[in-house]
Amino acid sequence: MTRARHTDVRETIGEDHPTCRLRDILDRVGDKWSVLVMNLLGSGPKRYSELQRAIEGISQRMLTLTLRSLERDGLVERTVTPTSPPRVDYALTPVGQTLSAQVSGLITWAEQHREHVAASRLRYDAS
Amino acid sequence: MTRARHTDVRETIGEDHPTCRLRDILDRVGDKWSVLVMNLLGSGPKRYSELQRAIEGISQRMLTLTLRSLERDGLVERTVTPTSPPRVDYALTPVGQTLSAQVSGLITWAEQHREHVAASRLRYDAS
DNA sequence: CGGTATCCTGCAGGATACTG
DNA sequence: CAGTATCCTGCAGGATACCG
Repeated sequence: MTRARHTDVRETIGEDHPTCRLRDILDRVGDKWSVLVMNLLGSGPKRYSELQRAIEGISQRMLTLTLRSLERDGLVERTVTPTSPPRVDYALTPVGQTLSAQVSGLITWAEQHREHVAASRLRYDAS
Repeated sequence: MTRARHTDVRETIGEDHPTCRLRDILDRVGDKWSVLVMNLLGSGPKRYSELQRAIEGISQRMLTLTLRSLERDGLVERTVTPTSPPRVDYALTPVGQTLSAQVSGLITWAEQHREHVAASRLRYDAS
């Protein structure tokens, strides 16, 4: 065993080894819209236009890019119903749901602590 | 009540109201280094140079910026020991620890699913 | 050791226009 | 309706040099 047994995150944390596992996932969570999209899909499948309206501020370009990227990672499933006009639905995959659960925890945290954070910022900025 | 009772995240999700709560926090988690730093501090206080070495790839500028920002948000506490050479320690605040716990969940998820994600990407890219 | 201060660049992501 | 194709810009963040 050459070190790094079990889930030894702390020491391989930011290295850009070919196998750097963290960056990949963190970038996914880190980008501007993925978390928002996943959270929305957490309450059930949505059409493209529903997402677009719900998120409000996202460009068509970024919504598509985000969805494609989530699909590529196997987190979201895209279903096309070739009617006219076409209808496209997006839903979390089972794996996507497990990530969505984590994300949900994050959002809950944000809700619960935003007052504290805001206050802390004011204090900090006053000095 | 004009709508939006309790923690009604789903509908106010991306709006840039003056009070948009989510973006603030997500940006914090979303930036390139915060999550990494917080996770490191999750295993106990660290000196500046320890963090720098542990993260490997982070620039001095970004480490300082990240730490200042976490401090501003009341998530990390900075302790200066004015010896010579100076010694500066960083530790999670109690609130910081609660966020660190969420982050930790995210990282665990990443560890557990990176194979699946990698495989999914290969499949997707092959078409 | 633990930072600032500058300068510089890539690219995330917005705006806009067109399409099956 | 659900996208693609382009063009364009701000700023996150790297590199480098200097300091108490």
